[in-house]
Amino acid sequence: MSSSPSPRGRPRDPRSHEAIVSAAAELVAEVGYAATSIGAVAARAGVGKDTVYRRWRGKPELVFEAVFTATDHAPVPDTGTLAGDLSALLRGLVDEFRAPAAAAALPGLLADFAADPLLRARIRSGFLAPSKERLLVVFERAETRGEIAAGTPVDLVLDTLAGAVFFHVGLVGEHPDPRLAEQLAAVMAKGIEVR
Amino acid sequence: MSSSPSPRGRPRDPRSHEAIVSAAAELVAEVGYAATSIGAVAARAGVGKDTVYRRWRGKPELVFEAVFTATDHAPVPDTGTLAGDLSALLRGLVDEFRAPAAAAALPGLLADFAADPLLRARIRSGFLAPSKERLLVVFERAETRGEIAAGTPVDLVLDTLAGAVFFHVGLVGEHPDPRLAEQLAAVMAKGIEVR
Amino acid sequence: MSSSPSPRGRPRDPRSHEAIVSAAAELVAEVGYAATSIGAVAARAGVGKDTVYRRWRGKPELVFEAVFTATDHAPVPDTGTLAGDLSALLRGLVDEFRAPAAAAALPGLLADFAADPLLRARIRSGFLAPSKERLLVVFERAETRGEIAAGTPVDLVLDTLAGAVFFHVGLVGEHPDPRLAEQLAAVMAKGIEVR
Amino acid sequence: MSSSPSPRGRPRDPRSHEAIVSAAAELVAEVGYAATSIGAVAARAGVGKDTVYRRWRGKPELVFEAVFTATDHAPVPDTGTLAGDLSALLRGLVDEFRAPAAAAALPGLLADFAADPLLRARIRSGFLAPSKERLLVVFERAETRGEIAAGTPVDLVLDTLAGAVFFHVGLVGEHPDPRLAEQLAAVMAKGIEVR
DNA sequence: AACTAATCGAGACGGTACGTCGCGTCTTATT
DNA sequence: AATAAGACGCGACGTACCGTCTCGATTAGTT
Repeated sequence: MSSSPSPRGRPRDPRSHEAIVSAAAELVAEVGYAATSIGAVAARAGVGKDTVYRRWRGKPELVFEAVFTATDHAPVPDTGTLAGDLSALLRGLVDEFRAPAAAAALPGLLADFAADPLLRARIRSGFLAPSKERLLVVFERAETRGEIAAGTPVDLVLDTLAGAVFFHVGLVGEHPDPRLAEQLAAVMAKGIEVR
Repeated sequence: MSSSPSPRGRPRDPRSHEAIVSAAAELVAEVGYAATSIGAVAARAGVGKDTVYRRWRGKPELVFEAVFTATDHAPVPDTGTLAGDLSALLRGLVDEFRAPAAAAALPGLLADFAADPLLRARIRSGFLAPSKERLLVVFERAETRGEIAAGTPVDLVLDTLAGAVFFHVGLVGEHPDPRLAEQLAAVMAKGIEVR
Repeated sequence: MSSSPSPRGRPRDPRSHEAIVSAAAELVAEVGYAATSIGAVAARAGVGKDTVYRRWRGKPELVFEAVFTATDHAPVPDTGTLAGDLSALLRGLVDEFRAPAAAAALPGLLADFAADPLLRARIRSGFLAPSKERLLVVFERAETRGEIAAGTPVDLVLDTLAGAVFFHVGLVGEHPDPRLAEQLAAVMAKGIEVR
Repeated sequence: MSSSPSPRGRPRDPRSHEAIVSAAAELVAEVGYAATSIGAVAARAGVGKDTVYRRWRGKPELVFEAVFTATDHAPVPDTGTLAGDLSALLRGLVDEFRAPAAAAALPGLLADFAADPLLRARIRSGFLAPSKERLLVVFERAETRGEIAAGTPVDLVLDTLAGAVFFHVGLVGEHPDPRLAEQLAAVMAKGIEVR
């Protein structure tokens, strides 16, 4: 049960980790996901390629960490209505996806994750997990208020909302409609409410 | 009004076109989008690389044509209710995306289209155009029946539905839930109905 | 015994021949032998590639004709001495090789001729034949005058002189020594004279 | 005075160098200079193309090193007469040029060197330098013996001899006359002797 | 203090794919 | 039959990344 078996040899320099992640995020924002190569990231970070491969299995994992580290510390919205909560939740999701590096990375990242059987399983847990947790709380409250029935399919709703946001932010729009979150929340809330 | 002023020189062999498209579709289904190279497609088609590049600007354009040629000849559904029509529409979309080559190609294809400014503009017109036309007819009828208000945002609905299907078929599920189309249609119909 | 068996169909346009040869000579002088392609020659001549291939087997033959057409119409030198005659002969050879297109074409041309078994045999007859005929006359007169012995090896002398000129003009010098012809003639004359 | 300040990174594998040079020499001898491609050399050497391009700028440089590495270790001939020394020198030159790989490479190699301004300057220093040094010694002795005058033009003699040998071995003859060296030496010696 | 061992920057390594170019042949409609 | 245009199968080009490896040099903990 020892978490540190015995760290012999020179320990990894935490500054390298930081420098690589920063370089990756910058490069993705500047030249896009496809044109971001491990070699270029290492060069910009002032680091050897091995130092990258020692920490990440490949570009998808590295870029994912570099771009989606914004662990949501905002409290779960509690506006009193399902529509309001969904709207707030979606606004957060849109903001996260709209960040320069994120928007540039999303499509390529999802493609690489989908192509690799090992990564494929992590799409839900990796990309959507934080949102799902928050959505569960929102659903719980809505259920308590009697707005939705028990057993409302969380994953279906989440995929739908995420898909819509992905289509708008990642694929189509340079400047996604600011009312997107609100409209989408209204439709979805109405769609799943009991009455 | 003459579309062909006078095609000088040897005309392009339509059999090459056909062979290339077939080879591309096969390869994508067999080895995936990323591992499908122009050179390999040309070799399988028994064709020089130039003959491919003469007709398509690159892999994204070629694979798109090879995989999404299924011009929807099915009639626009007319079940009498919005939910029914949407359900039928979605079933078609799911079936189209679930085809081996399409499912294998979708994520990478969308990523490449999104990365190229020239192609980016064609995502909506290319991938979603047929569905949009059909959805418009469905909306028109629903409006006539008084189910939905005039001015219901078609693109929002379309992106939402397509995004949900894409997430399920392209990214997550090996075997997408057969009830996906129906559930999604029910929620969406309820979400946009007037009452 | 008929030289024209029966020229049926459209006769070849002699203007094409002229245009191709000119284009080839220009291109060789401008971009060099290696960078001169049949396609570029045809394009500059305003002619299809087949029209070139119908008249020449390939680039070496075409360029050879385009560059070494200067059929020597000058009379065989007759200065009264072997050294004088050789000097005059060499001056002609140097001038022929020093022409822009010729100097640019020579090394590559010789290489292509040497590489092809069919052309290899024509190096002597093609490049050196005119010079050899003139040299034979010069030798005949020198023999009559008693300067050289009968049976002096013409080919050896010719190869030696041509090789020297080729090395200077084709390979080494931008501006070959103007006294080259004279010096070479003096040494060679002395080397083969009887006393 | 340190020639190697500190060679960082993984050093180049000398076995790769050796394998590439051998493969190049073999290929040139087997299929000729023109048909020898960098890719084929790399493949036969069991090496990536980059490993070749990292060491040589292109085919001419590579083949030159592969074919003309025979650093002349034979002593400068000293037969007591100019004609004898020249004959021995020429025999060496003929033997060097007549080697399978050398004979096959020479014309194309000279053409490529002549076509490239950077390489053009190296023709004399690269191909003829060893011979020139030896010829200088021979001339020095002949001068001491009073056979030739001071200031006899070495380059002219060298170009002439090399040109003659090149014409015979590289361009014309499959089996060059075995007496070529002797005859040529006799003529040239006589041509430059003082009397 | 000497030893062991993992990490570091650098860059070489065997591969694979890229997109372009030239080859010499062919297939059009036109002359 | 020859022509201009240009498509065709082929194969080489030189470059870019891939992920691994091999250097000498650090930088720790263990003897």
